[in-house]
Amino acid sequence: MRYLVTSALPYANGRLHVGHVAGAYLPADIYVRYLKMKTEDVIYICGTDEHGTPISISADKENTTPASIVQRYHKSIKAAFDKIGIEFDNFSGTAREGHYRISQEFFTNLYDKGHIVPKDTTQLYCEHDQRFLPDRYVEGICPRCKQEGARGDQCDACGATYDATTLIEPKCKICGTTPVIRSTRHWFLKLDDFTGKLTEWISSKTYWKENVRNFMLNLLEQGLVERSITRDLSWGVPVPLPEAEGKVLYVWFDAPIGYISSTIEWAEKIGQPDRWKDYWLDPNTQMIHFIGKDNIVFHSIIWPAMLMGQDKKYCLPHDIPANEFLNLEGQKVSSSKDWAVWVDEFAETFPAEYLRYYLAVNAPETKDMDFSFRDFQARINNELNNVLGNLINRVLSFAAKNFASRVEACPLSEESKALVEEVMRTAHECEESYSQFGVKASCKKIMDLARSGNRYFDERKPWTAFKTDPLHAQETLFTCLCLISKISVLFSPVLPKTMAELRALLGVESKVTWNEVHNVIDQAFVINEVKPIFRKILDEEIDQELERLQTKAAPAKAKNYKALKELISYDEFSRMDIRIARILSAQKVPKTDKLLHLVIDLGFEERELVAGIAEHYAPEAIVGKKVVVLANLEPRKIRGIVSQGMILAAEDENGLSILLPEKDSGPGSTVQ
RNA sequence: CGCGAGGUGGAGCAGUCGGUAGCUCGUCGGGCUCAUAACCCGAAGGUCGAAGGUUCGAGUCCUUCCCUCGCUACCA
Repeated sequence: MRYLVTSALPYANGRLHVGHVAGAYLPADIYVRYLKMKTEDVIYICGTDEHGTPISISADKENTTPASIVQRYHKSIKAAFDKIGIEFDNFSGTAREGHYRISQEFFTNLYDKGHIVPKDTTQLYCEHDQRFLPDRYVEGICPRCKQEGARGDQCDACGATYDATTLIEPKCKICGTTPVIRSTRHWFLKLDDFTGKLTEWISSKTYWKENVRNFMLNLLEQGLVERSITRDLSWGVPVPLPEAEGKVLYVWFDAPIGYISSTIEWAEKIGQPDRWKDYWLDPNTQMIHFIGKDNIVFHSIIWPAMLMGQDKKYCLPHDIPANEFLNLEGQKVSSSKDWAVWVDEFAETFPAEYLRYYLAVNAPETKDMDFSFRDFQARINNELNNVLGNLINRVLSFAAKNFASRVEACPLSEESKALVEEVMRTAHECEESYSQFGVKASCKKIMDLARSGNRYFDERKPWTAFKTDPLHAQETLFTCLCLISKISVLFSPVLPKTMAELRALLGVESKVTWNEVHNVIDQAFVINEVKPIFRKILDEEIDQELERLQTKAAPAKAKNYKALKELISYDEFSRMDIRIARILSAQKVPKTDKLLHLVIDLGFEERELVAGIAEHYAPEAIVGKKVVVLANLEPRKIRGIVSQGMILAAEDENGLSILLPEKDSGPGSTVQ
């Protein structure tokens, strides 16, 4: 059996954060290291995803070329991987010539088979820049909430999604002029052509993770729609059709092809240019894509469909172990708000393998997990340091002090044999969990083994036995050393560097193969050196990290004052009828998060209205309050309730604050 | 409302094929002194979101409902 392992291509427009690592890279790296220890034929392929609109925008903003943006982040991402020991056989990028060629071949094959068809659509075109504007290149007034600064396809203020051509007063983000609507032609992938094949294929994948399988089956059932796979952009893989000048392939179309082009690049580098075919065209190869859950659709539907539509008989993914997300201190990670732990920064502060351990043991395998600095500290200190680190340290120092660093092999009692058997059992269990991507389970088993070692050591009391029965103590030490050396094998996929250091201390061969766990050790241990391999993380260090996180994120939250609106005349102002009203009753509108259904007393009449304040005010807390209401706003039906007016409230990043009259003005009083 | 994922002792989690409910941390009590104030033993603490059902037996299967999170919608 041969293995081809990939991780989702990181997008070359930002740094790498711990969420990325936990989901797509560390589990893959551990899996690959395990396979390599088993001397399996495996390569680990990745690279940066280097096309698409955000990169073009970054380039324009910095007045540079997309290529230079890509180069910068490619370097930074690769450096971060190096720091935490994510080792690829090849780390390429999609803006390379070989990649263009294959991507175009993919398109052409699908096109020739009739799976790709052209369609005309309308889109905004900037006459000044002479280019069509993708959604992210346009800004304007939201057609629904009339808020300024709405994006081309979506309004951040009200959340509406719409077609960019419906935007009011659209402006080109590059030059600021007003674009015009023009017709443009795009090419669509007819995914539905593959529904039957895909369904059949997924049916055989009973061993897939539930989240992936369910998601995919669901989509297939709902029916697949045609997807546009081209864009009007200059940065990307040109569409290989004479009539498609100025168009490039959509980044999502060419990105997964990067797995192939990176493999080809690898084959060329090792001087065997045809080797890539072993991994892509031979059905004896298992292809495994590690991804985050955001990538499931592309890897389980679109990508297999693309592969199915090729002339070459490509292997389909054997498994797609998608992981869930890692939150940070209870909140979603957000790169733009700087609410993230960056890998390169983190590795400056703490030993990189602490991060590997924490992310492994806290892997978001079945549900979203939380990265918390306090939890990180606790797990490193209590588990790695106290349980494993201390076991190693107490055994090694005892051996150094009382056995002059040399512990001979000796016959084992039943008690010791039991421990050795437990080691063997754990080895088998780890084998099973590693091969099923169960990183968490492996770590737990190994730590349990270390705990057993501590218990064994305690029960046998070598410090006492040594005085009366040195052989008894020797047996204890020898057994513990065996256990530790086996742990150094079992833990190698997760903590390669630290385990190598440990093996150096133990005086055993530094190169590890998995077979070693099954060997019976009959030779003496000669200890090289005694020193702690882990250290505790201090409270101060954690305080510092937390503070840094808060201050980094804070300014991002505080900024963003909304732009001042245009001047209006007094006359326009006076058309608004603002009144004081008393809230008579309030209840939540069912099935909504933010809406309260209110009955208010305006003095001269009672009215119903709906207010979006439920997240900030409990119904019982505002009944009886006197509030400020815009009373002549045209009624609008929301969730079946006719809302006759609007409660005035102030809003900032901390939430909403209802305006209240400072003195006891009666209901119906006018406000100006 | 739609889709997806979850709801297990104070906290964070594991529970594969249905068979007396586990782990780590925390708390309380004890032991040890080889070791990085580390380690070991013991105890308290859960009607496994709720209700029905299948079964000799369900955290584990089925049905309905409730709650939380993500995407989505609502947010005059």
